[in-house]
Amino acid sequence: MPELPEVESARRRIAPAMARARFTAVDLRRPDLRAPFPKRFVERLVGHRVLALTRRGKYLLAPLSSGETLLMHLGMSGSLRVGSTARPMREEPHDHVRFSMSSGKRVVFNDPRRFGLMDLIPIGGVEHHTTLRRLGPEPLSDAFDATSLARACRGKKTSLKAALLDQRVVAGLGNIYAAEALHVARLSPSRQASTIATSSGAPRESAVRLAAAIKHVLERAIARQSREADRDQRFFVYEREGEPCLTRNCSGTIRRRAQSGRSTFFCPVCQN
DNA sequence: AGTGTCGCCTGAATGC
DNA sequence: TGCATTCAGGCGACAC
Repeated sequence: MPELPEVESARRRIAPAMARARFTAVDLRRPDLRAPFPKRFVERLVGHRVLALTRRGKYLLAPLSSGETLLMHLGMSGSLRVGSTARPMREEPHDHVRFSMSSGKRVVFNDPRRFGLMDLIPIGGVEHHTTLRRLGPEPLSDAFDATSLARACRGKKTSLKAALLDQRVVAGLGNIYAAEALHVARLSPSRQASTIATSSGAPRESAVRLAAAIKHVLERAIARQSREADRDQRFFVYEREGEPCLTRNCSGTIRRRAQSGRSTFFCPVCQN
């Protein structure tokens, strides 16, 4: 379930292998993931150089020397691993794409459930890309704060949980970190999203707490991702149904509730 | 337009 | 043991 922290971690791991390197070979193992690979995918990559590896929300972007941009999304079960071109890399089930780079590294995209996505955005098309264009602010940038969050939630009849999952509100949160951030902010996932803003769209104190909690939870997760031993991290609420709430001086028990066909975890005592 | 639901897909866990 | 069912969830399609 790669969300922003896992995607950022993947970016940092594969950047040394891909950035400034040329594609020397691309081994495409199947015609599609969630969507078909773009036309002439291999030909449009081989021989071209990756200028940089960046991230927008849960998307990885690799602007190329050809002027096109390689877009990658890990979906829900996707992962990238790095090896050397000097020796054969062990094949795993569900390896769908293998990039050989002039850096001497191989980058392999593996995705059992195939909810992932790869696309090539034509020259000058990044700003117009239908999905990227709709993404809200980067949560760890200065563009995201209580003010922008409150404005995005103003008048929203839907729940706070659903609002945080809406990538137009803020880019990069998924089911886990949305629940974690709401817990840290002590806000109920069922609370109506509009209640964190005044009628004019100004942030209430709850919006200040929530924006700070989102940044805190994501930064902490990214830091933990880089530590191998912490990779199997435990969460405050996610998958902790029936266990005691970790908020100081709170005697609550973590509950699970289905919300828009998805399970959300929260403490009914300290989250209001 | 905003909001909620469904289906894509596979593997792990569970039920009988 | 083995087969069927359920669940996980990002995101686009679709219905209302």
